[in-house]
Amino acid sequence: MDAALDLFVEKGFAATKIDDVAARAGVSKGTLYLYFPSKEELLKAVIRHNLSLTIEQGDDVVANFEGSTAELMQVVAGVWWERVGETQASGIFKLILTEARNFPDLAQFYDAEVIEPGQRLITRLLQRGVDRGEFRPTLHLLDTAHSFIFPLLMLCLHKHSIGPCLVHGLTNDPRRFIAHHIELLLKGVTAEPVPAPGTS
Amino acid sequence: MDAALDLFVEKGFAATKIDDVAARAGVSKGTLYLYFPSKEELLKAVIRHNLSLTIEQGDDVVANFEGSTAELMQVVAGVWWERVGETQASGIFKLILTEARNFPDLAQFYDAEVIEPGQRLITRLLQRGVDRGEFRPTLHLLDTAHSFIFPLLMLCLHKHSIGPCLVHGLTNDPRRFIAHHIELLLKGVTAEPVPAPGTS
Amino acid sequence: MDAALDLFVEKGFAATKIDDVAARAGVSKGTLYLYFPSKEELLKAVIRHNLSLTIEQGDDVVANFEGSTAELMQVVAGVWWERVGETQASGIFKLILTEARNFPDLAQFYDAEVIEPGQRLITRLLQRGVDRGEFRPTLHLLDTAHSFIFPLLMLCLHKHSIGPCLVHGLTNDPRRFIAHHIELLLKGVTAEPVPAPGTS
Amino acid sequence: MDAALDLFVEKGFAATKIDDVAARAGVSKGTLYLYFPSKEELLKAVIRHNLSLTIEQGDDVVANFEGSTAELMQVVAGVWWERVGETQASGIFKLILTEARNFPDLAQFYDAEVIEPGQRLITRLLQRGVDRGEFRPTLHLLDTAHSFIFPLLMLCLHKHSIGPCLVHGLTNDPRRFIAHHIELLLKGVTAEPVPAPGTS
DNA sequence: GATGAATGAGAATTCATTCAT
DNA sequence: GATGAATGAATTCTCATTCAT
Repeated sequence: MDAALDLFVEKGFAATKIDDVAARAGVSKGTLYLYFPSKEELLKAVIRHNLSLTIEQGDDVVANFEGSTAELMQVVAGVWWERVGETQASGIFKLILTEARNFPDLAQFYDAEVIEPGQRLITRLLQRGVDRGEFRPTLHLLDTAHSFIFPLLMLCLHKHSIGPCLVHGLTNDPRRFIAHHIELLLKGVTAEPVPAPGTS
Repeated sequence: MDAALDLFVEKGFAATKIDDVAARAGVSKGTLYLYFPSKEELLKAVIRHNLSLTIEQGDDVVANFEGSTAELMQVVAGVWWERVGETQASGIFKLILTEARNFPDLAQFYDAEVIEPGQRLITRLLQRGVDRGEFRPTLHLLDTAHSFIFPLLMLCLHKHSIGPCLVHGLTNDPRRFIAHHIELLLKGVTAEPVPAPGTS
Repeated sequence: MDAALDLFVEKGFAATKIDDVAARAGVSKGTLYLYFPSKEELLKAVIRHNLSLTIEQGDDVVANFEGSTAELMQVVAGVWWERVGETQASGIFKLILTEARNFPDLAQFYDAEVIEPGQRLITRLLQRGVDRGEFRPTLHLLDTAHSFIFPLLMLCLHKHSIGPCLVHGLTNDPRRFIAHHIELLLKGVTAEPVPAPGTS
Repeated sequence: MDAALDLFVEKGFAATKIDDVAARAGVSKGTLYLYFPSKEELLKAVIRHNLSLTIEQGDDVVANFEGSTAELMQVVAGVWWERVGETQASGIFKLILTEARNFPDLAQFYDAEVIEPGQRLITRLLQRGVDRGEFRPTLHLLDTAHSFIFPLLMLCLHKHSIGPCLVHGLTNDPRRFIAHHIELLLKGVTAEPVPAPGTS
């Protein structure tokens, strides 16, 4: 399944040959069919497997955190990047994106198992900030959640598509970008409102 | 080429059959080969065609703008969404993302023709804001540019992948999300710095 | 379809390779798939084609016959052998027999299109004989029909199975056998009752 | 071997999977290869086994029979149907018929072990009838034998091919058909020559 | 210029056979 | 003896590409 994930992510489902998956996995084509009844089922298994891994991350980090919500968001993003973004599993996002329309049930599954829980996690985080008076109460929670998440996902997508093709990646330091992105969202871009002592 | 774009975006390059492109275009398969020597060349033509369209947007909007940079960013994003995000051309991002690793020269081309100019445009915008004292001078320009752009791209990607498969899309109003996203980056999330009368 | 019939009859459906059919037909494999969507559909087309040919024989011969029913039966059998038994179409019986259980709808089709009409034809013939006082009225019409028909079918089956494998076929002269078989059924085996009152 | 016989008869040799044979026999695939070196050898073993069973029937019944030859033929047919036609062994005829051309040595074997002895048996029976003045001396012995045997074989073939696919079989009572068939051959179809001196 | 029938290389899938346990 | 996981050759089916009309 690791071999399949790699190749599906790199080449796309249709362009990946079963022989290549088998070869990379170090088994014969026949063996693959011993465990997965078809190429399509292999895809589904790969996705199910990787999503279940992905999902388990998250909630425990949040539960007992003590510090400010700003710190918490940095921590959550950092942990996610470490456990997902930097691993092979980061490819799953490209795979889903690529194959969603060809296998709509995958999209359903991904929505239920990743998008929904993910949105809920971030939304709760934001709510925590609002409740504690750290964040503006006028925030649109869902939109804000997307502003947080989307760039992180783009990092994963980029890593598995254009990234490897370019000599100088678009960001030479993803961790720095993530920290900066979150800080940016928290503080905003605009210059300090003049004489006010300081905010962050 | 419109037919090809649609299908390439929907199914991916490998999973798209020349017959289907021909059928959707209302011509025969032979006719397609009259104009494009191979499926791969068709792909490249489709991408070149749509990128050249994409790129022309932009710089003219910026050049003579008079208002605040915050306003300018809202305008740029709005125009871009209107001319790219809402049109068929929005699919090109998914296509590039999907096929970049299979056709590395496409990635090069896209980098040179879209990424670089795009980054330059936004970077200049941000610099304008800094120069005019509107934005913090401590901003990392490139990272900030990415924070602005990535969610817009995700909107396009989503629209052509998981979006059509879900009953309730992740955002029912992309324009509102875009406005909110840019406002968010500008103002930041954090609560008003105490008694200060207003910030925005 | 002739090529397919030959090979299906000779080797059986499962043991026949599409490549071989194509080669014998003098076209490429691809061309075959241009006209028949799958091997199974090719089988069905072959059978439908040959059955429609088979069925058209028959009734016209019977309609306006003037002579004795005994003569008529000889004529019917002779014509059938000439038009079916001696042609390539004779193989269809082996094919049906072989594949009926794998493709039950074929069996249905064959029953409706061949068995039923065939039985009706022969039954009517026998009835004609009874009506004209030529045949015993105590005959079981359907059983008798089968006694007539079965050996002719066996001739076809044999011709396409064991026949070609034996140096001396089981019958060196099918026409003579058919004539003899029908005469036998008509007259019976038992010695002339000469002066004796009755035998049965 | 029973499992193999069943499946070979039902599906044909090529369409039968070794896995299925093993599964039905309740052993593993490997075990099958412990006893039969290849699928083909399994086929041959199945056929040899069942033919040897088939052949042993017969001669002893005939040897010491005392009654009329007409009665004897009914007895022979009845016993054969009971011991072969009604058992699983009846499938062997379909199997031979189906596979003869793919395995010509099977055909040879079958000819030597079944056809020849069978023909000889019936021929001797008919000769007995002629010798005893029961049957016409003008009979063509071999043709007549075939007229006797073929319909019985067709019954077996039908039972394992089209029969199971039809709701109303072609004959709801095989024993009655057999009795009728033999009676028919003995007496003939034609009406009693009443008092008339002769008919032939 | 346009067509669509024909091609055949290539990919997914099957299944008889092997062999380490 | 028995097993069943592993194999890969063989087979069905697909589809980009060609070319005569």
